[in-house]
Amino acid sequence: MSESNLTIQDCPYFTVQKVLAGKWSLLILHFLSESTLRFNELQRKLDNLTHATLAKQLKQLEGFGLIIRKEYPQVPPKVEYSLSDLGRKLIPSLESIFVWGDEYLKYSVSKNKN
Amino acid sequence: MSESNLTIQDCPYFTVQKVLAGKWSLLILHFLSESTLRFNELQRKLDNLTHATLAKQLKQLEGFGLIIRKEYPQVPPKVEYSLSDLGRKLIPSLESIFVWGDEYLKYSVSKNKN
DNA sequence: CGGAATCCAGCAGGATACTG
DNA sequence: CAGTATCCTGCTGGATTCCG
Repeated sequence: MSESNLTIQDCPYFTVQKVLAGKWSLLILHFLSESTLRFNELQRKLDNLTHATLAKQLKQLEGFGLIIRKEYPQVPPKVEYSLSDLGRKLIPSLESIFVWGDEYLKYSVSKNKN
Repeated sequence: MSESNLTIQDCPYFTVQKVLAGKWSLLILHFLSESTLRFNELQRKLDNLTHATLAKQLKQLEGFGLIIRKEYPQVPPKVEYSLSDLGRKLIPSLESIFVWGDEYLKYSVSKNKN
């Protein structure tokens, strides 16, 4: 009930923060934008990450509708992750933010500030 | 010491996540992109936010070098926040993400999924 | 191989109260 | 007006272990 109380939480700015808040979300989306990946392939690219954590992050992103989980019914199991249409639409903007991140890193270095 | 162990944490993807992780960062950056604002003005735009929380978020962003805090030595105090050059460079990318956020919200509604 | 179930620790965000 | 100082709480990420 009470659908009527539209708050700041419903605005796109906040929504984006919510959807991309996961510590590894950006990284995962980036890797999946390059190619569809199996669970373990993804994990290898995110080396410090335990599979439990990765699984949670993937579930989150899947829940938000950004990625698609495709399971092949076979033994041993094979699961592939890829971007949904929604996720794919996000990529160009993300890439442009990453370019900024690159500049930011250089700036930080030049400021001698970790 | 040991500057040599470059990890995934040093890549732009992860850096962006770190810098923008704050729950209100995106919102704050957006509002400041429209105009320089005083502390209270900003707080009014983020209605559910206590001043303590806002202060912390602002300190974060200032620490990352995204915003600039200008204090006018007078009574009562007056402090203005604005984007730094670094912060301003980020805005176009952010705006394009927000457009996506808008689409995302519509999509969510159409899926009847909050 | 991919994942679910627990458990745990850290920390970020928020509430409240005090300061110059 | 614009903060700090505490304190508290919930969540999120991570470690570990078990399952199909």
